[in-house]
Amino acid sequence: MNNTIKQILGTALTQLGWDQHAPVIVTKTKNAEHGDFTSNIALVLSKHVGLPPMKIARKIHDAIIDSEVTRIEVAPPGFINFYIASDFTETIKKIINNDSDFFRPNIGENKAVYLEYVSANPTGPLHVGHGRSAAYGSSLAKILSSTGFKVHTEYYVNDAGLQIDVLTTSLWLRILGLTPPKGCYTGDYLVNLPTKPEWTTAVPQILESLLQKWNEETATDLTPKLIQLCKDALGKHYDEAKQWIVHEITTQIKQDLKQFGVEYDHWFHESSLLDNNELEPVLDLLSQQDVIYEKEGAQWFKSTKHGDEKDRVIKRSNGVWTYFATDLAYHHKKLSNPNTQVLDIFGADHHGYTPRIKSGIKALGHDEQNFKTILIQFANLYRGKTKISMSTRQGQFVTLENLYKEVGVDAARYFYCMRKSDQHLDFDLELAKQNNNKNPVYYIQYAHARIKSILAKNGQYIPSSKHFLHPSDTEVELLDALAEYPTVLIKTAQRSEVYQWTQYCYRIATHFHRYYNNTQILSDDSQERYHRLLICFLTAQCLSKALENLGINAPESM
RNA sequence: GCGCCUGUAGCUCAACUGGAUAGAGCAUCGGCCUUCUAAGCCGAGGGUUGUAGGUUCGAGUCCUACCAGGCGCGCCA
Repeated sequence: MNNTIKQILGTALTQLGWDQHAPVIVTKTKNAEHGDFTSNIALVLSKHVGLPPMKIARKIHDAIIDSEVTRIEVAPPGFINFYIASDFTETIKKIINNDSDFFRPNIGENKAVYLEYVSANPTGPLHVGHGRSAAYGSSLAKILSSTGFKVHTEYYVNDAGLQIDVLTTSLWLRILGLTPPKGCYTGDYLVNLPTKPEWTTAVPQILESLLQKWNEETATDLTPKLIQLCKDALGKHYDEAKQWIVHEITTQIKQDLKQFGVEYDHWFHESSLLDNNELEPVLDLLSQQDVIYEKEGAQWFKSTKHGDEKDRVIKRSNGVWTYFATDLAYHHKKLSNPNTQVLDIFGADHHGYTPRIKSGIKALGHDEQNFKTILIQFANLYRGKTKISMSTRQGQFVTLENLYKEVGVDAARYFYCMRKSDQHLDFDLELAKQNNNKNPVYYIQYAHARIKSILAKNGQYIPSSKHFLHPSDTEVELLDALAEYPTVLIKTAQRSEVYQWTQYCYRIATHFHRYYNNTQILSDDSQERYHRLLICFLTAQCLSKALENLGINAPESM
């Protein structure tokens, strides 16, 4: 319809000789008093043509040969408003037939999207901070799939690097019955694990003095010594213990996410890149581009060449690859197919990392258009008015598992997604648990349950567009909202803004509750009853599909 | 200190990316159940969009400065 109006305007402008100045923009109005569609073209042309906007608008108005449009009005300061007679029968048929143009509009055209999200280090259980990425990422995956993208989801497991050594060392200290010092992983989750007896070594003498020293000075550079001590003590069992604890924690994370409605196509291990020697070729490639140099025994990448604020080490002076090196190889691998879009969802604290990886991708010759990062701001957890601290260091954080067990998966997922991802989010545990109108999740689910209850009460109802009569005002509003389904879904997908979809779900629910209170669905008049049952049916269809895109249940009863 | 993000009703957030009278929910106050789920609906009050300039037909949205808050600035990941 939008394009039809553009064409109508276009021909009018050609006739007036004003078609060269600016592109015609037609938008949906927010206010019904302004018609259904509006164009600001007269305002834009004003300067070029040298006439006041209202005059231009009237000339355009007069030049339009009216066809599908029922009414055209000119409104100050110079808008041209179009009124369209709404016809819902097409929409109704599409919803009844579960039409894919309506519920799964294909804008992706099967383009591959690699979506990486959460990817928390396997050094402890997921906490509430990870929940937002999990809920957001998995919802986005569903939304992108619903719009014709071929989505491939991955969790990047950081199972190489220093932190894993710290983790292994922390485990070892726990096995010895000691409390790991700060800087190590001090959480209780490392206590009483079913470890192997051979990992219980004798406590080395220097260990105690080392720990003592640690508590006195606040030095952090004692970590390598501690790790070395652990390696020496465990000997050949060190790697075994390391792999075991990573596997143990990863398994736990996997289970947590699964219960939270999050599953991945692939769990990609950082260590596999090292095992398969995939880093040297990347370094060679970069060297050929002349963006690698040696300084103080380390290999540096000139990331400043493509916008980073300083150059980065890619291989340390001790010969060990940095995290950046493996991550770059990982992205290189994903981007090897030029028709693939790579999407990374980062915690907002990683925003400084983006220029670095972008720079690397450019240097490797990839199209930067194919790579995009989405930043997720932190969620502040509240219990009523009280803010709950989630400091990971002290190991006193609220785990994701505790959260969804307390408030439920549906409420948790909705709350995590209800705000713009790059905005801070206040997550109120008390509110998420409440079963009333304060809680948007229940409000939406209640609308669906109400419909199901009515349909059940009526007995069998087979929907048909033939049941549709002339709609009332509240019905028109509701149907307008339902008809928006594909448009809103496309917008949500294009902008990767999941919160738009949560708002859409809420909007459908609002219109339905209003309608329900205003209208007796199960009327004695059978024609009227079928018409109203049809509208209920359509609403339930849209609601359940919409909630599915967020991984939230549409309950039959509540 | 430098860089990125944010500042909108008492609170939490929108505003379709520069459009018309800045909108929702919560909280507050007032109405609606002998009828399909009141976990609902209807109504009222509440604003100098952090401050000061600028850009133009038109600014919450763009540019500059300042104020306030968050995050980042390792041969960590």
